[in-house]
Amino acid sequence: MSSEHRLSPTSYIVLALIDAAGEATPYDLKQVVATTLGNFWSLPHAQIYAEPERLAEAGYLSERRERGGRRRRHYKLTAPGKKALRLWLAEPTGEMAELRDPGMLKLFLGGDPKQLAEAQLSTHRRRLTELEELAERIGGHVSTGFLLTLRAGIGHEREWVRFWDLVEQGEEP
Amino acid sequence: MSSEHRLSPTSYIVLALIDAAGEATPYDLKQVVATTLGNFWSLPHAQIYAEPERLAEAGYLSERRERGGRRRRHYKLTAPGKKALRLWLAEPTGEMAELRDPGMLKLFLGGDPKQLAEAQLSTHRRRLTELEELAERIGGHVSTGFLLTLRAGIGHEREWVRFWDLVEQGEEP
DNA sequence: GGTCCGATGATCTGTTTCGGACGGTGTGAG
DNA sequence: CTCACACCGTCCGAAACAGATCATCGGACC
Repeated sequence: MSSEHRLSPTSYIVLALIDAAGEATPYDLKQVVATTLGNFWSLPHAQIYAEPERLAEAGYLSERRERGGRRRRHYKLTAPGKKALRLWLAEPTGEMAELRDPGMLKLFLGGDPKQLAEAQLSTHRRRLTELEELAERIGGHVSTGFLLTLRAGIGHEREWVRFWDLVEQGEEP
Repeated sequence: MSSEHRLSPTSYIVLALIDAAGEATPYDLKQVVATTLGNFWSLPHAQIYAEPERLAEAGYLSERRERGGRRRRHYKLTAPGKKALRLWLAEPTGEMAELRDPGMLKLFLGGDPKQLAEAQLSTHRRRLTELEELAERIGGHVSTGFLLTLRAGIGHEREWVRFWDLVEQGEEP
């Protein structure tokens, strides 16, 4: 059991969310992801169904399946699952994301800066508003992690707006 | 020829870089990507070899292959290739990237904020310095696109440093 | 009580991407 | 001349991905 399984970020997302819930079905996870994590890390729902299956096979999760009807699968962390999660969380990471922004790509490859700026500004401004409203709405009753990531998201949106604004003005950002 | 081919961002990267070079081998592209685009958009080299092949099949590139030795393939844009590129560049995009940052993920899932901040700060500070030095080094003799994306990258690194700095202080970012 | 409908929940399928191992080719130092 | 190392290219299995499709449920309405 679990001799040499490479766990991906997706694996740890699933482990952590199931751990937080105690027990959960893939659909439960889907809901949580959609309202929280999904704000900065996308996960196609197909994965959310596939990953627990793999993790159960590898011994990190235990599965209980309903007999009739929807035959939902309910998952719980096993001892190895808890341990793997604990270890991963305890080890901070120095890795960082790349920007990988479609607007930047076009800019780099020769797209017209002002036109791009106009389009990008409008989506980034909208997104910024959304996030700010979300932050307002949830107030304090939410995990520190959620709060902080939300603030990080807002910070970056502000930076995007600042950047594209300057590009639109034709100034050096 | 080229009836209904989906062109991906990777396709346009290849088209644009080959267009800029006039003619290029996949290896040439690999070099360019490594020193420029690679700063914000990663591309496994296997793709850099596979994509021109597909594009040539679809009629967007013409291929000239060396007879002996390394049998390098040299690619050039065809008329449809130039057109596809021009159209794509002319149409600004409103899409934007997600953060998808491994540090954020750990933070969200329950990692210790201060420990994470320490690790993240050190990589982001190093990265920021690298980018600033790069900006210094290249001065003005470089395309507008490169300049602007570089500045965007610097802006975001500064934002990361600001964010994690506050997290480390235990303050609200 | 039956049946219709939208919401809920789960699965399947074909393609791409990814990362990294591996394999050839050229070249210059000794 | 040959060996080491840089240069260049291909291959492969495992995930990720998008998105269509299928199956079940709870109630509204007759």
